[in-house]
Amino acid sequence: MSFSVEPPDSTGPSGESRPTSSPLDVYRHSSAHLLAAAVTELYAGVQCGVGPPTEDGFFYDFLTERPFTLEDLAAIEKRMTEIVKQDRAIERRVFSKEEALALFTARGQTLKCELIREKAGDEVQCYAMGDFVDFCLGPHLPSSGCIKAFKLLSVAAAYWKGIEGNPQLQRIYGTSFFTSEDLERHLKRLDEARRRDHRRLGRDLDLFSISEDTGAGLILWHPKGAFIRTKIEDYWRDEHLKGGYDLIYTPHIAKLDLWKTSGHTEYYRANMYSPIEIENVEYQLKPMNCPFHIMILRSKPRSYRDLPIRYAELGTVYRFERSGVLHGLMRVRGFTQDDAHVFCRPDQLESELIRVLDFVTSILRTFGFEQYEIFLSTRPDKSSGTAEQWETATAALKHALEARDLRYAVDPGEGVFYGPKIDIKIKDCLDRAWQCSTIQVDFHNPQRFELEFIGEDGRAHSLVMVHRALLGSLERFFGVLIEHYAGAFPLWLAPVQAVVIPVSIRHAEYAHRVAADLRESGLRVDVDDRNEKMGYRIREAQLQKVPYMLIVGDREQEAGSVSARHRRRGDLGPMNPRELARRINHNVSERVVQEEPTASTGGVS
RNA sequence: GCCGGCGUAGCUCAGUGGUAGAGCAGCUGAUUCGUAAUCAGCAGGUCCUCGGUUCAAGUCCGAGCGCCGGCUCCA
Repeated sequence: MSFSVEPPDSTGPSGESRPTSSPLDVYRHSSAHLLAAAVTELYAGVQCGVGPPTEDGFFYDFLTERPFTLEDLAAIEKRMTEIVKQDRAIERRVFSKEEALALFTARGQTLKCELIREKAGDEVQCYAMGDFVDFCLGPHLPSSGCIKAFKLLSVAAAYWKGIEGNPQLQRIYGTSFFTSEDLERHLKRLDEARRRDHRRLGRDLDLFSISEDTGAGLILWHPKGAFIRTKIEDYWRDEHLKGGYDLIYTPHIAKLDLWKTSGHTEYYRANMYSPIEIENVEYQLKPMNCPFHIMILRSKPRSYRDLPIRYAELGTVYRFERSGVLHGLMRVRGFTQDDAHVFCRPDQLESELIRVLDFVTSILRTFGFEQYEIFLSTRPDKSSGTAEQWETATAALKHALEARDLRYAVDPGEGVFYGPKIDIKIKDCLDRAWQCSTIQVDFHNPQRFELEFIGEDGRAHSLVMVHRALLGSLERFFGVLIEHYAGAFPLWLAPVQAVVIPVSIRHAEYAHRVAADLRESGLRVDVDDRNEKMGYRIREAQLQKVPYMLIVGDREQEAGSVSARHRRRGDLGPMNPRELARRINHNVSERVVQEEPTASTGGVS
């Protein structure tokens, strides 16, 4: 198993301080300058903000009178091409602070002046590309002519310095590569991402929907989506029972007082729905499951012999999310966490964390995810507990990561209010990272709820709890799965594993007989005997990403066989239905993710 | 929430203040077909909602709701 980690870009959009180490970063940084040069030449009075390289390209922020349109983007791109042709030298220049301020003031670049005042020392380093000059640490390419392949992609608003409340600038996103082949490949990848968009596939494959009448961010799981979810949940439950967890269920609301005790009303209120009053008592729709699990633990005294206790629940929570952040299944207002809480003695903490890490990687691998980005998030500003507790908790997480030789990056101040956490972002087949798994150490809640166990010495001791979700939320995880597989789910998850297609109406009876036999062997099989041409029905099954199409006509009826067509491998030729069922069943029980390479081996995926 | 864009049939989209349109999907019929779309007919509309301007609003204006791209925030 390999792990790759890229450090989080904690410098943010004021990214002039972002280290531009890699050659491609430098190339893209110069591309951003090229963009800014073109914009300032085309539009008088435009102010420049910042323009760093990013993981996939670059952007530059501008303060403008009116927003840029797509036509503007085309014009800017044209001017950029001209500047590249001119092959302007990119020259490093050093000014005194006074000179620099005078220069940028004269050009009406007050945002740059602000940055210079904040960031520059006595000497102000700038880079010029023709008449365009930018306050910048560099380094840069020698000349604009070095930029061979670039494209502007989109325009959107961004807060000045990334601070909400600051004026919004117009951010132009673009990308550039050393060669036009690389650029083409990247643009193809963007196309591929659009093709895999879970929102489109969710509708086309009839997996889920979101209705304006129901409410934004609230998911309606259609039968096929619900089926896949059930398969995921069944697997999840089996693994948790094997893994030493106890399964529990808890309510969706609880008295507001419970959330006061847990600290949620104090630290998490912005994400909570308003309380509901019932018989003069306020109740709160749950944003998290932990207090309920705590109540179960607290329902009777616990001995050191009982620990660790691991409670797991597919718990549905509701969080208020601002309207602009909602996004298909990825960011919703009601979601089901595959949540669990491990209650243990302090001396058990590290081994429990290691156990969770092993568990999460084994579960994720089943779904075909073997590449991760791992982050250790430390104490945020708004948090509860003592410095020692945070240190102990953070160290425990760190030791667990090191024990398993997992590379990670520290994400400062990104922990939860009650403790630090490990976030695991899974990488999909397009190399995109998705935040799913989270592992959190919590001293705060045990203290708040006075969680104790009776030790060997007969006295009460405080315990520690670990919050963890492996898939994160079933909604988001499903969205990631849809995009990862482009809707072509592996056999163990596919709602329909095979469609029997009779060549003509006189083969319909045989088709239904074959389907019935296959269902008898445990397969999920439909018959498409509609009055349409075979090609039409094959096309439809292909578009629905059904793994197998089983064509039956005179030849098959005669021989008692089917002609199998695989969604990816195409025509596999005649097969014995029982043999096919045996292979599919084997594939399902092994939860095979990768399709086997060739038809000739008789492989089935 | 903020900035920008968008909202017309189930889906993708035309529609320039004056009679609401196409393709696909759906339904009906014909066709009985060998590995990604057979042909014909029919039906389908609160032009997102509310308010305003106008003789007249899908079209112009305002507010709200939702969606899209970002920012910010996050499982």
